[in-house]
Amino acid sequence: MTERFYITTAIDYPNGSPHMGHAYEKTVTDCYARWYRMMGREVRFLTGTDENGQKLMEAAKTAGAKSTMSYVDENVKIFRSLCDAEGPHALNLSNDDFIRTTEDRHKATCTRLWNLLEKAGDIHFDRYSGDYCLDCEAFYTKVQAPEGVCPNHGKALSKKEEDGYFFRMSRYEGWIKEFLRANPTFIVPEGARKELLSRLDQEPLRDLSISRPSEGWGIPIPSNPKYVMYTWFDALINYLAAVDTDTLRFWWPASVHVIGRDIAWFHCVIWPIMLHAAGIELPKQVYVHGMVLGQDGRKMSKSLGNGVDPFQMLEKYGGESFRYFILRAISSTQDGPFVEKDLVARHNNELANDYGNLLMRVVKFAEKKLGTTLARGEAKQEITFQETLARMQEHMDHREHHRAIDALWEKVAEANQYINTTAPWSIKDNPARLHEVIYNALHAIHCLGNLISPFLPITGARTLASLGTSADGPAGIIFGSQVFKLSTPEALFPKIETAPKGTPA
RNA sequence: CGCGGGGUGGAGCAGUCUGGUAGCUCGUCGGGCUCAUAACCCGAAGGUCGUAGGUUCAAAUCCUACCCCCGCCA
Repeated sequence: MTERFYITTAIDYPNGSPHMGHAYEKTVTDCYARWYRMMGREVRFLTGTDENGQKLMEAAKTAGAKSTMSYVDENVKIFRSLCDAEGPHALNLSNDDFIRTTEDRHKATCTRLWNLLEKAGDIHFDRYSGDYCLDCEAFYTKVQAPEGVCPNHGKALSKKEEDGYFFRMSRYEGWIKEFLRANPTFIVPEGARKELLSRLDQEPLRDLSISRPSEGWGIPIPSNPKYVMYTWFDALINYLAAVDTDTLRFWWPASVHVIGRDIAWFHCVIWPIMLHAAGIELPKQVYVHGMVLGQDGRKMSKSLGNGVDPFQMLEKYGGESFRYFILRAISSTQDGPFVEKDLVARHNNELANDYGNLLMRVVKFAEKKLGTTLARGEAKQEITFQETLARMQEHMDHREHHRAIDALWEKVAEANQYINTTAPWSIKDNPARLHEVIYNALHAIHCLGNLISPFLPITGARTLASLGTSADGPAGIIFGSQVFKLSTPEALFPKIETAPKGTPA
């Protein structure tokens, strides 16, 4: 039996159009899903939308929508288009499922989990009084807001008393600390883990408000429909809900939740406690990726005006170059800026010159000198990929996809070097050697096409298509089994003209 | 205030855990090749590794203090 791999993105809040962070996280998650699929694992990849927030009601009203549902439906279409669409200007995600938290399946699992927690004695009804921010609809502690001012809005907090349901998280403080210490790879990278542990040591875990008075939008509390579940509470449950049927249950527990730093606390502390309290298996890992920053190196924000629209980038440069930039130029565990001119530079230098041109120079030359069909014959192997594959695997296992691509690019360089060194155009009287060199070069490209596929699926497919071979993953690196049936490719990455200085783009 | 991350040739980064000739990409300069998307390959110039101390035979790497930048619970 192959080991299953269930990977998820965070679910997105559809109160607008997807932004760069959404595109980034989905692309990152996709490359892992595709990688492990290629390596022979059974993979399930889930993404979706978080639709129960009361703020969505307001957003719908502000937008003048007919109803909250119709407003959400419209926005979700845009989010889906980022995932479902295929083609040169799409992200080409390979998600197996897309969950919406307004779906019945999600509500059913939320209800089930609520009841389990209630039965365990971890949910109680209480009156709460504290400092409240009207804009956030949230209470703040003295630690979070020592000045009595909302850390998000900068406005004075007001005293507020409210009835509601509470999750008795405090009971599990000792357990979660022990769990996180005993499982050093539960949170990657190390920095994120340290930050959470230090926060756990700093302030005691308090019980959490997990309900809101119902205004007709949200998931009703089973025993008291005057209240609905607090959004963050139900949102986490989507990962379980998506496989919470008799035919899919075997997928749980999830292998990796891919998330951003901003929601690490929810995923690394609250979510494990919820599951543990309910007696459900925990996910294996939470991978906290970095944030995509504006090109000034600061967090993208409306007020700074340094935001970049992913759809616009996709339209302009295509999905493959976009994926390449995002996966290679931004370190997998650190924040990194999205710099458009760097994307163009990498497209031209690395994709067009290094990779695309490699394919072109070899295929055209081979067709000209040796015809379109080539079998191994007597050729001996001169470029090997075993070590590269092993290194890539290690990097991927450590959630360092950018290093995996680096390792692959060393082979792109080696292949170019190989051709310069062997100089097949100058081999005049030795047809066996000529054949050997070309066969080696083609095989190297075949390996590259395979190994690049998880990151650049269309490029991988087009590479193999022009070789007349098919994707065979790690098996493809075995030398000699391929028979190449060549066809001249279109340029994989036409150069992007950079505007001469002084000319507007 | 506190916590976390960062400060390395012109630009962007790796190396720091496990001290020991400072590495990569882009850019610049010179050479080679001509198969290829004017692409590819080789070589060179260019760095007091934020500052000041300390440990050590030896520090970008360990210790101390300080300065600057970024982020911090939807």
